[in-house]
Amino acid sequence: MKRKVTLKQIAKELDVSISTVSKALRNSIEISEDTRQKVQAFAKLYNYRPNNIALSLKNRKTKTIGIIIPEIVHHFFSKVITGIELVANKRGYNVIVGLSNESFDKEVINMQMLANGSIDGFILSIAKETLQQQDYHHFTETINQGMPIVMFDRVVNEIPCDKVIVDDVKGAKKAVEKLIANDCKNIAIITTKDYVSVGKLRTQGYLEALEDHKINPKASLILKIEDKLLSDDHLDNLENEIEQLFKANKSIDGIFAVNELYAVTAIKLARKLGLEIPKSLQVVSFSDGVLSKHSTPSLTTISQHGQQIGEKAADLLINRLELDETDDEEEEVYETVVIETDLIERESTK
Amino acid sequence: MKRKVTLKQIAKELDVSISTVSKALRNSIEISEDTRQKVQAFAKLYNYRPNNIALSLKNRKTKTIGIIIPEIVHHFFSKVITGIELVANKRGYNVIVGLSNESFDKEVINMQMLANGSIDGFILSIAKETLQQQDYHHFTETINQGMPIVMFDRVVNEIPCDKVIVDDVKGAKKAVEKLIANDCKNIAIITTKDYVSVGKLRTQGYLEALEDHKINPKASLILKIEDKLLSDDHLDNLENEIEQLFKANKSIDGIFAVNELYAVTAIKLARKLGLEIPKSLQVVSFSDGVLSKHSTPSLTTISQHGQQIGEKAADLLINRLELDETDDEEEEVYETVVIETDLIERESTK
DNA sequence: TTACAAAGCGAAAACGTTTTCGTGTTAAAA
DNA sequence: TTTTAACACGAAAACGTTTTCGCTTTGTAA
Repeated sequence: MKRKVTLKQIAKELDVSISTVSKALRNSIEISEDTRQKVQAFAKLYNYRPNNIALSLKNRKTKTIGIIIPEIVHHFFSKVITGIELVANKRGYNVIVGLSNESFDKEVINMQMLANGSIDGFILSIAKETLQQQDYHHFTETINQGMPIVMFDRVVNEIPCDKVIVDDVKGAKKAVEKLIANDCKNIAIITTKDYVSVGKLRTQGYLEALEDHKINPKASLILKIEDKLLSDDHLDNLENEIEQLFKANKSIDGIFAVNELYAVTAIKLARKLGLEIPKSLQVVSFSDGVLSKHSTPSLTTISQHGQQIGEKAADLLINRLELDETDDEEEEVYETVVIETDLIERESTK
Repeated sequence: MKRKVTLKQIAKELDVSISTVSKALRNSIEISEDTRQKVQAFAKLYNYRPNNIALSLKNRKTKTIGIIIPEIVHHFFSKVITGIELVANKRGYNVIVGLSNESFDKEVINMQMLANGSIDGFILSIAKETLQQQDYHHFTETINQGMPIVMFDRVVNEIPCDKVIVDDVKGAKKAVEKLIANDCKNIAIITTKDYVSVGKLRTQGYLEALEDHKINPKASLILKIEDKLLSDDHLDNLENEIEQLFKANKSIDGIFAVNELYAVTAIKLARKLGLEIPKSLQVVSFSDGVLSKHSTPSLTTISQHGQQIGEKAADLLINRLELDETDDEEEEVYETVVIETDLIERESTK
């Protein structure tokens, strides 16, 4: 077991100074062709690689991006990570992941663990608990210490940072308009409680679409689910609530669900109650995961392009990091990028 | 924008030495109660946190674990990460993620990026391309440099490291035995080509189960899919091959699929051909993802307990890291932990 | 009063780099 | 022969810690 070789060891071995070795390896013109070759050969032989930590300390930057997300077992978030990792690697950065598990405390702790020099900047999506408590001091503090943040999907406007979001309102409108165009007359929405920002926005899109087509929204067609972590209890509860919805509103012929799970659950119960998809009930869902594509019937969805969101977020962050390097203190101006959604038609609509 | 405060700044501000500040903060008895309080108050005021990178350099360990997995948009792998992150955080470690995207080159590059001091050890699952090429030099080199590796799920025996695997053979046997017990007479398997180790092992389990019950395996009932990354082309191809399988073997009444996707695709095509699930065709699948639970009919599966695998892998790695600290060179003896699978019965079997 | 121990603190090294600046040697120009 | 410039290299600082060791001051015992 040979430990990693350092400049110092090479220097001693070759009887030159550390500086000489360093310069030789970086092809400095200060070093004679002769010693340069000798050093490089030796370095290659012993498979020398500069120690990243030492470089980070010296350069005061780590070339590492911290990601904080609520959970990773989630198609959307893992797609985003894929996107982040893709451009991060391409631009010479690594990616370190922290999970908040939707908890405020874990979000704070994770950020503190990483903010002490381990990373150059954050890409994150806010935990539900944080959104509920509306306590954002850990974000502002991080930013005040000069560490840039890029938020995606679940964002809050008052934080000064770049943001990448999907146009939830517009996406929801697209979904509902599809149902309207397909002759649905009684369109229900299955959404989350309002404190989840995307749930609120999608509900808003639903209402706007109805309004645009002179349809009066009916409160009984709006089902807001308490969106706890997906325990089995929660699933039972979800099924009950949806079943009530159908039983209380026999005329429902269209459903807009704010996520896949709500959609497939609705379909399952609708079938149990004798409805045929898409003949007597059409369904459109937000979020474009594996369920949409592979369940039967496959779901017509509003695709969020998670990977693209990740790529954009990473580019924004790295751009800012590498811009900060050159000109120091200009007035910071932050960008909010909106990633357009697409309607992907599958079997759950006519 | 106040930069992060360092020991040096505190020292200057309070007109003491850096050493004094450091000791005061760590409650050394060398320091008088008086100055200790002064320093600690000042540090708290300015929200001092030791710089992680500097600590890493000094201690020659980073308290960070590197994970290399083929892809992250995958229920099993993200479950494993959840498990790793859980125990890593609990034990004071961070987690840095690299994706190989099933490519040998990306696997090597990612490992090199991280092995230069950024992390203390690896947890990884081998890329398909690497398995195919059987080139494992990057693993042995890493280990030779004194950096421990824990492999999970896709492992190779000849590498000296701890491993966490599921008993694929036994799991597959459980699945097939369930079908046999449910009176299936013609059980087909949909699996991957043999170079994917888990595919091979599950096929072996299928054969063993048949043999145990004196059933002669029929080559025509064994469908081996070329398991490229899931492009849409690949999906079409998958459907074709499965359709051929059904058409050529009308008597199939049981299917064992090595993953969810194969299972739901098979169900979809079986229905198209007029088969009823589970009445005339029963299906059991490996892997316990979101499709199994929420598609209709839900799938009877062999659950792999991804999170548990991650937790175990992290514990093994950290144990080894913290053991290396104390007694240096004893004979390394490596462990292979087998995580038992469970049969989870749902609607796709009687 | 002298000697000595304890208390309180600082200097410096170490982790592994990069880079600036200084210095000695050699060859070319005066 | 003397001056100068180019060349090749080394010393040292810096990044932010922790820790060992040594030094000064004070109080106490002889």
